[in-house]
Amino acid sequence: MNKREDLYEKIVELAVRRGFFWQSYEIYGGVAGLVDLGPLGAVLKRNIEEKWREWFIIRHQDFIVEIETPMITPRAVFEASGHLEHFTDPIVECRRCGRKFRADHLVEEKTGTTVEGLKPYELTKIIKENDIKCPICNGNLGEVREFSLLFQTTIGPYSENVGFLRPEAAQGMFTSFKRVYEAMRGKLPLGIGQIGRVGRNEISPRQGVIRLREFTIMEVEFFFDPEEPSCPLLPEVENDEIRLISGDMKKAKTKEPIVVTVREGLKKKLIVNEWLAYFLAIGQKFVKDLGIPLEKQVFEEKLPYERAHYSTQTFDQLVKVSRWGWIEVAGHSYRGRYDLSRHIAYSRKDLTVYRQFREPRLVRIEELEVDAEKLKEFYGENSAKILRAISESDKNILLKELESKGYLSIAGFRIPKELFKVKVVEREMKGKRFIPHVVEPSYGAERLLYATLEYAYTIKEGRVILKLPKDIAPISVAVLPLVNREPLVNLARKIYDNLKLTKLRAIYDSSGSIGRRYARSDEIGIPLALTVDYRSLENNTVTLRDRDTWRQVRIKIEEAYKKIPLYIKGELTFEQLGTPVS
RNA sequence: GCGGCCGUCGUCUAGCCUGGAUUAGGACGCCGGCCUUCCACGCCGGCAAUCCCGGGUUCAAAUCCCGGCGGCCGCACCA
Repeated sequence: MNKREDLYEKIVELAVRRGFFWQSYEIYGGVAGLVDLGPLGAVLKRNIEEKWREWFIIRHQDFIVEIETPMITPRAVFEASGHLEHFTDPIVECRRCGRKFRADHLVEEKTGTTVEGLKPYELTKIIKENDIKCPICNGNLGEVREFSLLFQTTIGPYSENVGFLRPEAAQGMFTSFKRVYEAMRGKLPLGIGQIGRVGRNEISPRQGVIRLREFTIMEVEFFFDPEEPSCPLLPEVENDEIRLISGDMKKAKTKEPIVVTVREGLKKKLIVNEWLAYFLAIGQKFVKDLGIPLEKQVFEEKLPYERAHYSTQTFDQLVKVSRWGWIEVAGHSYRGRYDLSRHIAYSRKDLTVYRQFREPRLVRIEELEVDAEKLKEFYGENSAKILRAISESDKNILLKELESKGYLSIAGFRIPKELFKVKVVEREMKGKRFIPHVVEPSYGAERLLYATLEYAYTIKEGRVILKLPKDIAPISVAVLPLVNREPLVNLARKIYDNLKLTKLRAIYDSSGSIGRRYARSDEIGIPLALTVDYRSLENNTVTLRDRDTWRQVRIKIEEAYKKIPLYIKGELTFEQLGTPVS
């Protein structure tokens, strides 16, 4: 056990003892991958969320908005999103030694054929036919089972209606995209953000708060016109330096990141999209505001086989922590048109958006035309019904279906493609419909919470000081009578009551010596200690003590109510609070 | 899930190997009181552990055995 590992243990110990977080349901033995946030942890997390809002929502509020959608999600959504298919692994267990293997990997290895998309019973059959044994102990293998990382439940009293807990918040933003788009009066680009809980039924979560079965995601789905992919805000960040490990560098086993400006990263085609690059820059500022320096952050591109099924480029935003090295606190994905186009195909709803051209353009388009005469011939009196159904449907979707299947199932009939004609015509178009592309920055709140604590954790003269950023610290000020005695106590209580009215989070502490109370307050990261002493009674002043330097200034009580909130927001320096105490 | 190590007051730990004299001890913490004019002061008193849960062996189990749950490490897994 080296020093670095100790740091994790010390933080967990502090977290449990002082009320940041601990294992859930521990009186029943606990459950791996579930944690409770205590009184301090809950506020700390809220402050981190609020900081995220500042960076991602509030500064872009004219085109990025926040919504809330449910955790419980019907099956159809995850069929469309691909999660049911891709979030599942076929697992087979050895009957002798109990070891578990990926059934598809095993079969592919032994037979040399690809078995992608095969059902569990098909894989079981192949294993039996080829007499595939346990690669470790050569024992017989059992039935292939699906292991899904999705938590499953039923919606309502009928067990047929299967629902899942979302493993990411994104799908709620895609399925309600059209509503938000309309509410935002049909403008692109449009960002839809959400902070919400998600569930992933991890096989073996360890690493405490780092890998959870239920956690909070903070993400933005940012929709834009792929023909207008440039980011007008780029100049604000284009000279920011980011530390980056590209896919090519990873293939070449380079572990040291290169430092490039955002502009260079785009120019060298390391980053495929300007918005993606923009959010990398915003993201590192956000994480820096939590007290994690830039040199402890890095963006690592995921290789194709490491990427999620929906992504064409993904950067993990990594932060260095003591015990596990670089951990992922965010994924920045270019999801392209994948999600919306899947939802269009599966729901048959039009989720495209319309953009008017400045000048009308001549565009060659394919048009679907029905042979009404033949339709009448084949379907008789049903043809009217069919025609109506066709005219009510989106022609482009029908055209796609016709092309892929060779027929159209509509109004309860199966219409062969011979009854349709596809005409290519030139048309003057005033605009076009298209599927927006999506860039997604997605943060894990609990991991950020842990990393924030770790970077705040310092030891001074043998005492723990949590140097949390002032606006992130769960409690802003501690009010302390120098000694636990009247009339100091009375005045201190009055000041405490008044501070609460300023909506600051404050505590009052009179137990033990003043030194002990300073130490207690440092340990949970309270940036300021306000001490009422005997001079306070004479001239209505108090001392303020800085957590990090232990320096003190003296300030008029009335001014303290105004200046302390400003100091917490970072608008005043400590020295500006009052006159130094020698 | 597999293998290794581990699980005692809120926290850190002594005791476990070599079952019984410990009412399961200590330190820190916390609470109350005294003291105290600025960095975990001191004193007094108190709170706090059916020794993770369940079963077994035994006259007797924190201690030995089995199972479960949980933690850490390694393997696998991590869209």
